[in-house]
Amino acid sequence: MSGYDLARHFDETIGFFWRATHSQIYRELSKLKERELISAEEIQQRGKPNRILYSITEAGREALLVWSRQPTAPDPVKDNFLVKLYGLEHMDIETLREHLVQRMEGHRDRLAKFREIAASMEPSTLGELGRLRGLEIGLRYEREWAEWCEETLESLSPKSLAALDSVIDFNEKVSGGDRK
Amino acid sequence: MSGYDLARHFDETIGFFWRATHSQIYRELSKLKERELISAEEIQQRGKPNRILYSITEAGREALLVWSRQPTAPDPVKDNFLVKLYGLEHMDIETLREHLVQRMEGHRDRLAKFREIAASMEPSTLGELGRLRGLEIGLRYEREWAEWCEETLESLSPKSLAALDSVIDFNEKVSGGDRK
DNA sequence: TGACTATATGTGCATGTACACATATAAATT
DNA sequence: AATTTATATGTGTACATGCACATATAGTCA
Repeated sequence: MSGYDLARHFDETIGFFWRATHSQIYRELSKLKERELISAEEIQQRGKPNRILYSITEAGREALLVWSRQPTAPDPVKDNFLVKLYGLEHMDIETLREHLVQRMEGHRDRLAKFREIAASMEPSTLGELGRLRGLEIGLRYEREWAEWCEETLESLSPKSLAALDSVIDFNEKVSGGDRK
Repeated sequence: MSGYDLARHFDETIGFFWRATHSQIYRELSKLKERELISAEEIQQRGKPNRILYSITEAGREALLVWSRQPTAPDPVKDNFLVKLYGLEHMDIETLREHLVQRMEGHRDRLAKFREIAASMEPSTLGELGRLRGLEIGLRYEREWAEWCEETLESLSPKSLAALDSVIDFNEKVSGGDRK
């Protein structure tokens, strides 16, 4: 593939679990070329810049196999929204509720999309099997987040909040202060 | 808190959804101090370097509230392991299976820990409620990953792989080549 | 005794990542 | 006619992040 192809590929297929901008991709391709893990072939074009088609080399294939044997640490979560929840007593609850609704909708949309794709897959090769497994964790991820948003909205509803022991805190939050 | 306290705090409580090294924390505290969002108070100590205790200022509290009103994009997933699955036909399946087992155990351990903590929580304030909601998504996260690992191990078992249409591919993978 | 851990602060430096800028042309849209 | 989109490559630069290094002392463990 060319750098341009790769950039589009990130947007389309593997975007759920990995992405990169074109500036990153071109620089990375240069490095891989220098290490001779990939080879390049320039393809003449009219009207547009020439494409540079990269292919994996034997050394590249070997490096890939070696890499596949390295243990992989789980991707650490790093989420602003959870930080907001952690300091919930200092946040603007009304706005947070709105954000929760938006987030829930986003997760539901992606869940529906993933379900549709998964339903159309019938793996008959190792590669297809792996791709389906990747889709499966994406599906679980979106499903759980969507459900969690719904539950959290419920537990941040005025009714639920009023049921808390310390209602003073809550009343100050809704009536008071400088909302945008 | 002091920078040191904060670093430990990251390890202990909010580590699931946010972490930072001490080098990052000290630099960030300096910046916040300069913007007068926090104030500092040096506390004399013997035998150890003096602690610098930081407190939030009025301006800091306001900035926090403003921040809480900014929409938060969901944390993008970025996972090596899923990249390996995506190119499963080029990976070392045996090793991948071993990694899956280890990963599953890690997720199960954390799930058990989170369940224990969640069971001991009975939120009576907004803050406690938020913390419980954070724990809840952590719990879901670990549960789904653990289950997914189990499913994936099952679908990568020799028996399941043999049932694939293209068995040639698989046989080459198990018998052949330069395993470490 | 020597190594490690805990306490407590900080800097130097490399890497990863992304936004903005730069260049060039054809096609599609407003 | 003017603007935007698609194609295709790259650089400049800022920010976040983390590892390693630096300093200083007291206590614990092998």
